[in-house]
Amino acid sequence: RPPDMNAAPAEELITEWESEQARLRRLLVLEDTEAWQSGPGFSGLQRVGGVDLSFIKGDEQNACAALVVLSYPHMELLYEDCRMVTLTAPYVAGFLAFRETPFLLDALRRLREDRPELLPQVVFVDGNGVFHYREFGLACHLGVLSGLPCVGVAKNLLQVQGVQKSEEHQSQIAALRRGGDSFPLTAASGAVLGKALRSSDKSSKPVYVSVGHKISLDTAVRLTHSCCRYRVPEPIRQFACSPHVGFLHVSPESNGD
DNA sequence: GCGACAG
DNA sequence: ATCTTGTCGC
Repeated sequence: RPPDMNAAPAEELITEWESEQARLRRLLVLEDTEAWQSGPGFSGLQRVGGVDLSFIKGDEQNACAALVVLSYPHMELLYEDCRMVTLTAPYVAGFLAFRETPFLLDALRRLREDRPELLPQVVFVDGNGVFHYREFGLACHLGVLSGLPCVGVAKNLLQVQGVQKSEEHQSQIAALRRGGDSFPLTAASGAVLGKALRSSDKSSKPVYVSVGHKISLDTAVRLTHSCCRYRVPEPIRQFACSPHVGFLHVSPESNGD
């Protein structure tokens, strides 16, 4: 019998995942820890990484796990690892890490073994960091388990902890005039969980940046802006690594918002 | 019934 | 996540 993708995930699994998030959460570092992170030009930063999983059609199980390393600041491809994987965990909002992290860690482990000199000094992650239901999203999870500084960049606003897509929010977006402009995403508690960033002059739709691990929010936002040629930072821009398309690079997304 | 729901 | 086409503007 094929697995029922519509079935509610087992309550006990969710409980286990929540406690695992709480356990790892204590190991999180929310400040700058690296020398290159201070100073306006990120001098000393030479390699930025990006990770992503891409799927095809309606196949929930099989995906391509991609890890790229680009030079900084030129964004030239230094390393690419794109591999077909079979996912086991279901997608549950708030628990993305349990579905994707094992394969991303695997790619990082191969890089560490094969080309340790190419290890990225920071990793961009497709998804949120502390801007999350329990302040421990995919970028935090990957950061803690890999030990690498990580930045979470989400393309859609997660409406959590009182952050809403309200009129106020929309007008704050409208007030972002140039690439690099941003405004804070403030929880009901008063904590700033992330920032909405206009990542380039050309795209009016912001990206949502939050701390993953070993980087401060302000540094994460500055760095994200400095890695954007288009809306999405270069290290996590869509790479064509599905079996359908092959290993060709994808053209910039058309920004029709 | 309707809206939300990272990827 | 992925599907799919055009359309508008510079």
